Amino acid sequence: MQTQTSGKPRRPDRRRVRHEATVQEILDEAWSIAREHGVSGLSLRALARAVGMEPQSLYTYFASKHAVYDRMFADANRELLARFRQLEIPTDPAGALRATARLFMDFCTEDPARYQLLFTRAIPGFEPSPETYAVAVEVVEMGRSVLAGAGLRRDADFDLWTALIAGLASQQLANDPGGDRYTRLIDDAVTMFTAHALARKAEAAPGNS
Amino acid sequence: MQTQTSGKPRRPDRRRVRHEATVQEILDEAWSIAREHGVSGLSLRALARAVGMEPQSLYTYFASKHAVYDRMFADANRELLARFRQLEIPTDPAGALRATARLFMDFCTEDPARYQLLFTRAIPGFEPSPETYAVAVEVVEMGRSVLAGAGLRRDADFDLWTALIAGLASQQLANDPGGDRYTRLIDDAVTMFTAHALARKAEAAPGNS
DNA sequence: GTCTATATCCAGATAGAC
DNA sequence: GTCTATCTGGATATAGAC
Repeated sequence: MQTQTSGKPRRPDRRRVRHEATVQEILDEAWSIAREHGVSGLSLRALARAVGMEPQSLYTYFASKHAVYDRMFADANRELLARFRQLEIPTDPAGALRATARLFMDFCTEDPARYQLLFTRAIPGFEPSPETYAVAVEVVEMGRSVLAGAGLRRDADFDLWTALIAGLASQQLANDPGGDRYTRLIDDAVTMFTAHALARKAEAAPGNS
Repeated sequence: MQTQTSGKPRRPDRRRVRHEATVQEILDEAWSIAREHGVSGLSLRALARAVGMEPQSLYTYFASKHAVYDRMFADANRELLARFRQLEIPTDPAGALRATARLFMDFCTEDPARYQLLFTRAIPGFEPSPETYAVAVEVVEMGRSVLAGAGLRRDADFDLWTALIAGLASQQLANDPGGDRYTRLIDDAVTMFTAHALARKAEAAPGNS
């Protein structure tokens, strides 16, 4: 008789699907507002207006404003992670670094608000939740593994590399938003970094190859 | 009889001195609040409370909140400029770069709020006034002249250099505030940059010395 | 130069009816 | 799940008395 013993839904619950769809709609509008007014310029009232609700109704979907930021932070990191995963990484070290640097800078420059939320401390009280922070850690580990694939495993190499690329991105956004004054230096930066890091490597293990 | 013909003050007008002192007191408190709550967390109410005034009275000293930010922005740039000017710049290129990089990173890390105001776009609507912007330009030109003193005059060299150091600073503040994970890479970064830039220079002008 | 009073509007968040 | 009503407080800014 019973095709299913439990009272638990055997298909995705319609209410739940609907709920998730609304959450997504809210997040889309939140990003849209953040892009227009800056990530710290987001307000729940404006968000509710954009999505066609009263401000209070947002609390059905998010427990607080920081909860909205938290989801935005996590989603943005997941997006970056997904792009890294689908990237065809060249086998030569310099090529691998060039490709990842381009990917990262494209990600940063195409959405300054997202950059601010992820990489600067633009929202005074905000700290990602542990689950969300874990996604950010995954992104960092992905970057670290790309560098390791290029033969560079030292922490100092990784930190110098991320500083170099983050510096290009931050300068691009601060001093030439929409332009390419710094993005066009990527190849130059990669050449500089690889020469330096690989030279150090050769020096550390002389006589190899 | 009259020691002075004009009605204009022959000594610094007491009212004016007093006024400037109050302005300075307001600015000091503004920095203090910005350091505690982030530069975008500054409010005129809190500022007035800190200085012992009603919020409305601040308008005697500043025409708007942005005017406060503008003075903060200008003063911070003047401070940086003053430090550059009193810096003993070593004569060797690498030494000169090391010294300026250290100075800049110290300046950034010792006050994250100041860093945010000067180098990120943390306050959505804020743009420095033309007079204030001129001070920022002076700072950039100072940096450019240091690099030129080291024999590097290409725009690409300057941009790569500033990105590298700004990257160290931004990573330090975002990922290890209060620590030295990135500041300790300065020497490494300078070595990397000078090797790269001077090699390019030698290549551009072969046969020189 | 500072105050009271006020304007206008916004913020995030909660309670409870429907 | 959405609403009305409300709380509590904050924001920047102006007018005008003293």
